[in-house]
Amino acid sequence: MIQQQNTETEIKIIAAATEIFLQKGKDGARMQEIANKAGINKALLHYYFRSKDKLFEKVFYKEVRTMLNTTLDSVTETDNFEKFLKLFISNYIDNVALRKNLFRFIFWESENFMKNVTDQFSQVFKNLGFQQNPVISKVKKAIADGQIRKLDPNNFALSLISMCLFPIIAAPVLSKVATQLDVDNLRFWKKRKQEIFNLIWNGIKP
Amino acid sequence: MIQQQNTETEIKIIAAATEIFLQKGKDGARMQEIANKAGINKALLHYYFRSKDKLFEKVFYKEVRTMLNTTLDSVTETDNFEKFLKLFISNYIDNVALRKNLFRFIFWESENFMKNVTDQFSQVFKNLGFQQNPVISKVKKAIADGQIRKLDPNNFALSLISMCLFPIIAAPVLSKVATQLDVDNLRFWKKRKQEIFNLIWNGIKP
DNA sequence: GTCTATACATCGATAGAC
DNA sequence: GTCTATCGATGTATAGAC
Repeated sequence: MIQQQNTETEIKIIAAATEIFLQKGKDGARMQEIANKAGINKALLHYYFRSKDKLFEKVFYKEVRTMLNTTLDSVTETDNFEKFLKLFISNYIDNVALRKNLFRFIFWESENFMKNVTDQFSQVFKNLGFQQNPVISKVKKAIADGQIRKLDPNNFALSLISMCLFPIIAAPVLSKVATQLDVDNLRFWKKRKQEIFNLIWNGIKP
Repeated sequence: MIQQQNTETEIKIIAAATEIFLQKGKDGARMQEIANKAGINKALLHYYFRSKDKLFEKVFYKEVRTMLNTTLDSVTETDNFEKFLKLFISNYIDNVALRKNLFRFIFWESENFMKNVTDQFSQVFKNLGFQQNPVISKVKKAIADGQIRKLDPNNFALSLISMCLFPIIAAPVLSKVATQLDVDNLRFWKKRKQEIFNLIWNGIKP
């Protein structure tokens, strides 16, 4: 497939559409608002992208790719699993925090949207090499090396990502429901990283 | 405040509105569709609830209360922390799974919606007694009893909830991105419960 | 309280000039 | 490619009969 040259206007539109869609969702987004933010008018939007659906699809696919790459970007090359784990927790939390709207958006829209595009999606995911999730590979190797005890690598990776990702998505709720956490404070996240590592590494046995 | 008697029609409307809002969000929901599902017409909808905003507000508040109570409902009374933990993980996953749309909905709508109602919200949360979150109380007691090692109760509770809740919200994505997990299969969740407990209890040290 | 009919606003999309 | 102007559809909300 030949990668088409993107015009400057096209880039501005995508950037504006991404921002609006991630904040308000597909239904809440307004073509007028996207046009305004891109510094153009509605007619030009439809000239470049036939419809709102098509524009959304472009943005959604691009952002899914970004979401998956966020995991890859957080992996540091090292054979010391303890070191890898500490760095991954820190990097992943930082990377996700920079894109909190993206993750909220994906988990919200995914169900309604995917129903019609299941097939293409599986393709996209496989093409990105998520099947060989690097976190899971690291875990398998660490078990083989005897660096950690035997456990299910898939569930471990899921737990690890859950503990890092969920608090960021839930932050708006947590700041109201669990004020003692002080999730708006940077110090919370510094401590959070340590606590995640400690729990994973040591468990809670006395 | 006097609790008003809810008419049968009012109950039908709230039930219909809840279902539609949770599935499609505030912007995606259509008053016509809510009316249809409630077996009435649009005019009557506005007769009972002045506007879509007011109807949404009613539903949102009610569902937030349900969300918080889900945590309370999952707590079993026992002084054995190991037993408590096993039961909580199982109950909480089951309870959240029954309301997966609710949790997706809350984390999505919370940010945009809460901006205008911050004050009232804090009130609601406090009134529900979430400040004395029973999970955190249990953890504190278990530490005092020497049943578990010393750790930060708030972060522990957050990690516990993250590991149970996040996979359920993320299931639509995971079923595409991590097919090996087989999240649509009941056996996955049975194993998931065990793996969460094992990780928390034992850590990963060899 | 419940309905039909309709007003009024807004949004996505297009026509047509430049 | 970019604009103004506008169409047609749809959505929220209301008027008014029963």
